[in-house]
Amino acid sequence: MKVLLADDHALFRDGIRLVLEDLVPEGLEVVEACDFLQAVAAVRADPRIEIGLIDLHMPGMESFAGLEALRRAAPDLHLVVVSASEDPSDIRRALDTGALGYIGKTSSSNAMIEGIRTVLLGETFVRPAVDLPPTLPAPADEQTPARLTARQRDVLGMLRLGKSNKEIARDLDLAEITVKLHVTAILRTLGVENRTQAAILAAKLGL
Amino acid sequence: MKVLLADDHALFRDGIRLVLEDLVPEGLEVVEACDFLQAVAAVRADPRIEIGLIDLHMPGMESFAGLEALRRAAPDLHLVVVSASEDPSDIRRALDTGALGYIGKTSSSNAMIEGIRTVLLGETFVRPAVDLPPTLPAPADEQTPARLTARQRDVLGMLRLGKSNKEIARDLDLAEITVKLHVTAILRTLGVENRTQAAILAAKLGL
DNA sequence: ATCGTCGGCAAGCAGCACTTTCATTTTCCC
DNA sequence: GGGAAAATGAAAGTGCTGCTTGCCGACGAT
Repeated sequence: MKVLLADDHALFRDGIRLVLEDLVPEGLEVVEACDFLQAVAAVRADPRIEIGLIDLHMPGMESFAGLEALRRAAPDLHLVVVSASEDPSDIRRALDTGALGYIGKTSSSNAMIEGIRTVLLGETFVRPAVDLPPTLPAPADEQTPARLTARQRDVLGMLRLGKSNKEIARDLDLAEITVKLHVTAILRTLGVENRTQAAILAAKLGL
Repeated sequence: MKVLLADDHALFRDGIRLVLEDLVPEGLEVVEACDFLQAVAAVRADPRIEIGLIDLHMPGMESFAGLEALRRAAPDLHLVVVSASEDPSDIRRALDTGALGYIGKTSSSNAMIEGIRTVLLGETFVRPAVDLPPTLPAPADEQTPARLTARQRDVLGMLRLGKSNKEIARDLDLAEITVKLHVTAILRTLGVENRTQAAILAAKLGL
């Protein structure tokens, strides 16, 4: 079994190499890469690499673009993301980008090995086993969710200031019930769980 | 040699334990902890622990407060920070907080072993070897409202991610009631009306 | 020993947030 | 004209938020 291990942290790579050598009985070969460019070069140079354990956050390329590049360079590679992030949206996005597996770094070594085996069987493996948001649609506009209506944007503009539904209703001359409905639609569109997350996201995206 | 290894990433701990067992000839004993509280408990339970390899960013306690707590719990412990961050100001601050060593995770295993040996001799060891800013004066916290307690800052750090009280309680291992009380205190201290405003303010202030 | 601060837990309650369902009206496009 | 989307409103229900009050223990300073 030929494994690509891609992580910019040499300490982590050294450690995981030893873990793999410890837990994989035989026939193991580990190829290392410290960034996405090296990882892509490695899989191009050696198509026998069966599985990639890829950190999400490495220098030189944005995480999901790097994943995409890997997938394109080696369509048959079993991609497993190994990441410090356990954010369900990261997990969702990694799977949508083509990863067959996602292993949070708080997982145990045995979980990782189990994940490798599962993924090599062609099945999906995710740790932590969280409820994932639905598959994100292809983003029409990466900065602004295109599907917010004009009125929703009005409401979001006030929500991001931390105003309550009642205050928003008064300021926009609406019934509070209507504001609630807009907020529900906004949360769904933005893929967040509550107004606080929506406010933070809106601030980030400059909405 | 008894080593405390504190990192919330089990994969990293497993790997580094194997690295240590591989490179330290004999007499090695490794104690693991997944967060600062466990780390403090470990050094209290076993004063023979000579050196701690401590990740900066672990859940449950702010990084430097956690370092401070460790230093107070075990004044003779040789503290070595092992962190993904290679930011000179983090390095500076760790040293100012009492760490004798700082090892970035991109360092090699051999560099880490060298660091351990250096620190056990009482000398400072820093990788990457960067120019450090001068020692920071006692924190004036011009950006941070001075009256937030350490625990309130923990809670605020999670609240600003849009987490619910229940989630915060679970993540910090508290009763939800306790989280509510912290949130109430936070809102009063920050002079805001609701958690959304607090989250926005915290993001702005980089809390 | 006392006091102040901090952290933790609990109960109770009012009000808010969010979801779901139903409905109507308006506007725009085919 | 018909259909779809958007805007608006109502109601019911569940769960969350925030506040108030009370209690306890630990720790450090006086």
